[in-house]
Amino acid sequence: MNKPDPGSRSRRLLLADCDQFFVQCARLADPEGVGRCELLLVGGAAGHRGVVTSASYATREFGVRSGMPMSTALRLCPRATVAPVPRRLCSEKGRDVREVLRRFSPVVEAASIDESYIDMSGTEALYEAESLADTALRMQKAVSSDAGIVVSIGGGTSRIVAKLAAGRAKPAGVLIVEPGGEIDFMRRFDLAAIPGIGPVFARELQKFGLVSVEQALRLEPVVLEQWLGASRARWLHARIRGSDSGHVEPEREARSISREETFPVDLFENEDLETQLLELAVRLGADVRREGLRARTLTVKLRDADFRTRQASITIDEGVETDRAIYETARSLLNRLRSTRHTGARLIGIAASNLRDRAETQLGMFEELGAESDRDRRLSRVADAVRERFGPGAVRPGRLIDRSRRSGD
DNA sequence: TCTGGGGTCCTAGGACCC
DNA sequence: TCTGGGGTCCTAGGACCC
Repeated sequence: MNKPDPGSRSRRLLLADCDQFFVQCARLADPEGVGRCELLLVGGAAGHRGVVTSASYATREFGVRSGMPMSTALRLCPRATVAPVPRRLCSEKGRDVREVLRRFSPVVEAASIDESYIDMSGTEALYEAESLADTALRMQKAVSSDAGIVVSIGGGTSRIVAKLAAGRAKPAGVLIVEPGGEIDFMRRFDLAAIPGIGPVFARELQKFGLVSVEQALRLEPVVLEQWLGASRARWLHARIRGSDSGHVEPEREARSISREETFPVDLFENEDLETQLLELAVRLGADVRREGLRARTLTVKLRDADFRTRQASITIDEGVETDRAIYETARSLLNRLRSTRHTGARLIGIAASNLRDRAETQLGMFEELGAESDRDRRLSRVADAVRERFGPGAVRPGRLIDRSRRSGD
């Protein structure tokens, strides 16, 4: 509170949003092949159970949308080519884009792999007479030439306005909403277009006859409050006027790390699920250790054949980082879920949260009482080093499962 | 031939503590 | 015979986003 708030209406925020990001990456990964396909669908792992992660603009003419089952997309657009998500390249390109953006302002927040908020407030002295729109255009060019990625950029005094403006700017455009123009800008949208209003909230609003921002703007705040309750009414009142905290937070720490997998066919046997869980635990463990973290909370997620999703979690005081401790804890959580309901499962997942810096969680003299021993930790790190050198297949987690079976619980 | 994988945030009840 | 009341942490579930 000692820092003077410049006031939300004087904030100048940009949102740089990569156009059909995964499609762009897939084309860069294979310029001669999928790079030449106009009709391109990216995604669709897990046998035939995949969904569209990103659809090229040409396929969208056929009604294809991201998140749609790949099978549906191919029915709509049978001539489309399907390419897998090039994960490595995507994270690389995401980083490249943010690096270019940081040349324009140090306050860059990665909202997702392909979207970054940039706070340009206080950079006026730097860019002197240049308008925000002109800065955004230069930014767009720099990202294109130095990272090889096409972005659209939206701008305004709040995150929500910058975000919606970026959507309107696509493809490959720039749209800045001038201060004071927020409400008029918002009028053109349906409520469902507002970030934070998903299908459930939209349906609820529709029951009150509210579909457009325009309709909501005409309501007395007290009516909104009666319908939605004080806190949601306040939230909506601000959003439909294009207002939010406007806060851009660079370098946010991750709150959780998770790995999950959908099987090509449902699994019924606990043993098969444990095998999958082991593989995920090993991947998760490596990621947790790479970040120098320990997980205090572990969560196992099951999606049953009927798509019902259940989870079980446990919090451990000292936190865990080794494959063995993560796996054994996860396995007992899995057993809990399986004994409650034993049916086919289509997905299993494991998540680490309540993350602590490894250095913060040193236990000292009571260490041997923890869920994992120093020996376990050393083993895990040796395995990490071997995998680093010889590839992920170099250390198979077989012994882990044998030992934990014998220890039985 | 339905529904991925990676996340964030919120809520609500119960345990536990003072 | 009658119920306090905050605060915090944990757990489960769910909405939502890209």
